[in-house]
Amino acid sequence: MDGPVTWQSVRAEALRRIHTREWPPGGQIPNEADLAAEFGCARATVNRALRDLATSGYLERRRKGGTRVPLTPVRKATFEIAIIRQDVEGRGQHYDYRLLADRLAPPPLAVRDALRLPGATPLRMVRALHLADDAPFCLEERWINPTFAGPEVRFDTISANEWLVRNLAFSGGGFAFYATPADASLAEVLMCDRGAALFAIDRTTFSDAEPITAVTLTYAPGYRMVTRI
Amino acid sequence: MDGPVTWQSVRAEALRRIHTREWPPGGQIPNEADLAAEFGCARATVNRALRDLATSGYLERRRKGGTRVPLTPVRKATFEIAIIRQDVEGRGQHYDYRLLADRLAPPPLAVRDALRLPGATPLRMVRALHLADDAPFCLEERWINPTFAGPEVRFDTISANEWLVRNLAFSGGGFAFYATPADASLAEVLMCDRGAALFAIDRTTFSDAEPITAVTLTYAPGYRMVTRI
DNA sequence: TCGAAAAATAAGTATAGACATAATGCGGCA
DNA sequence: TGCCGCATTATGTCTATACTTATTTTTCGA
Repeated sequence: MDGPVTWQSVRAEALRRIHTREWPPGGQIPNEADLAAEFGCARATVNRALRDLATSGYLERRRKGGTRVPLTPVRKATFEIAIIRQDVEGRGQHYDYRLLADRLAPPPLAVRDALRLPGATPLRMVRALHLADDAPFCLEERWINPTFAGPEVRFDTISANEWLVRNLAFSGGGFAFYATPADASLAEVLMCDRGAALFAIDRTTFSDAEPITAVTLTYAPGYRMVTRI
Repeated sequence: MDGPVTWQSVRAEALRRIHTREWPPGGQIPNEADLAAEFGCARATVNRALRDLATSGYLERRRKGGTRVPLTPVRKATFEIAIIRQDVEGRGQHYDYRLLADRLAPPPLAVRDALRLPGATPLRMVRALHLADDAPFCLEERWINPTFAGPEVRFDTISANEWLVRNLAFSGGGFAFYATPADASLAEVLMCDRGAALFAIDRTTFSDAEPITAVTLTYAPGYRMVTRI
C-alpha cells in the first residue's frame, strides 16, 4: 500500500497504533503537522482522519490541548430511525394504519416536562395503530404542539409519524429505549397477553427551542430493533 | 451573518431549502460547483456541508448521479456505548461486579450462526452480574472466541465487557435491542418477578472477519437507554 | 507572590487547483 | 436490435497555503 496517502489509510494506521498501544490510552499523540510530515501528506488529510476517529470515539481532540487517546473508550453507534411504514415494508410485510383517537387535551405532567411547556397548554393527542400483515405492529401515542400541526392536518390516512418527519424541521430531541409490561389497554390494542414484555421508545423532538412533539411507540411482542456498525 | 461563508452556514442554508421544499423531496439539487458559485465560497466548503447532511440522512449523494433529497427521510441517531461500569458510575451509583460462571462449552446454534462459526468449536462462556448500589443492574451472558481471550485472561476482577473493550480492536458487528420476559433464572439473578419486562441487548463483534464475541446484556426492570440528537 | 496581559500552540476551517472514481448515456459497430 | 466502449459529469479526495480560534504557557508588572 505505497500509493497515494488517503485519509482512510491515515485513519487505519492511527487506529492500528491505538490498538497496539503504540499510542497508549490516556496518552497524547503527535500533532497534525508532525503526522503529516511523517506520512508524507498534507495536514488536511491527517485532520480528516483524526476528526473521523474522534467522532467515532477513538480519540479526543481539543484546540491547543492536542489529541489524546481516551482512557475509557466510549464507542459510538449510529442507527437509522426510519418511519414506521418503511420499517414494516422493509421487512417485506404489508403495512396498514388505523387512527384510534385525535383530540385536544391537557398533556400529562411527564409530557409537559419533557417538552418544557409552560402552564396547561392543551396539546393535540393522537393515538394510532400501525399494522404489519394485518397484525398489530406498533402503537403510537403522541402529543403534538398544535402550532405545528393544526386541525387542518388530518392523520386518518397518513400517520402523524410520517407527516411530521416529512413536513417538519427537526433540530434536536431525545430518545429513551426501554421495556414495559403490557397493561390492559396495551394488551387489547396490540392483541397480546397482559404483562407481556414490550419494547418501547419515548422520543421528544424540538425545532430550535420550540417543542414539537413527544411520542411513545410501543411495539408488539417479538420486535427487535437492529443496527450494524 | 455576512462574514465568511462557513461550511456550517452552507449546511444551515441547505437545510432551510430542504425544509421549505425549495429543494423538494425526490428532487435533485444543484451541483457543488454551482452552489459554490452561488454562495461565493470554495467547492470544498459546499462539499463538507453536503457531506455532513448526507451522513445525517437529509441528503443522498451518488457520484455522477448528483445529490438529491430523499423521498422518505431516514434520520440517523448516534448514541454512545459505554462500558457498563461507566454507565453505572455515570448515574452516581456504586459499581460492583460478580463473576457467576466461566467455562468452555459448545455454543448454542443461535450464537454459532451470529458469529458465523463453522462446526462445533467450543467457546468460552462467561456469565456475570453487574451491580449498581449493591442491587442487580445487568446480567452479562457472553460467548468468547478463545483465540482472543485465552484462559490466562481472568474475568474475576475485571468484567469481560471492560476487558474486551479495552484490549481488542473492533471493526464491525451488530446490535439488537428488544424486550424479554424474565424466566426463572433471570428472575433469580436480577431479583425481580418472573415474567417481568426486561430490556435486553444482543451484540456481536468482529475483528475484520474474525468473530470475537457474542453477548446478551439483560437489564434489571426499569432500565432506560437514553440518547440525544 | 499573585494576577493580568502577551505569546505560543494545535486544532478548525477556507481556498484554489488538480486529479481520481463511479455512473450515466450516447454513439458506433456487429 | 443489441451490446460494447468511450466521453461526460458530479462527487470524492489530496495539496499547499493562509488565516482563525480556543487554550495553555510564559512573561512581566503591581
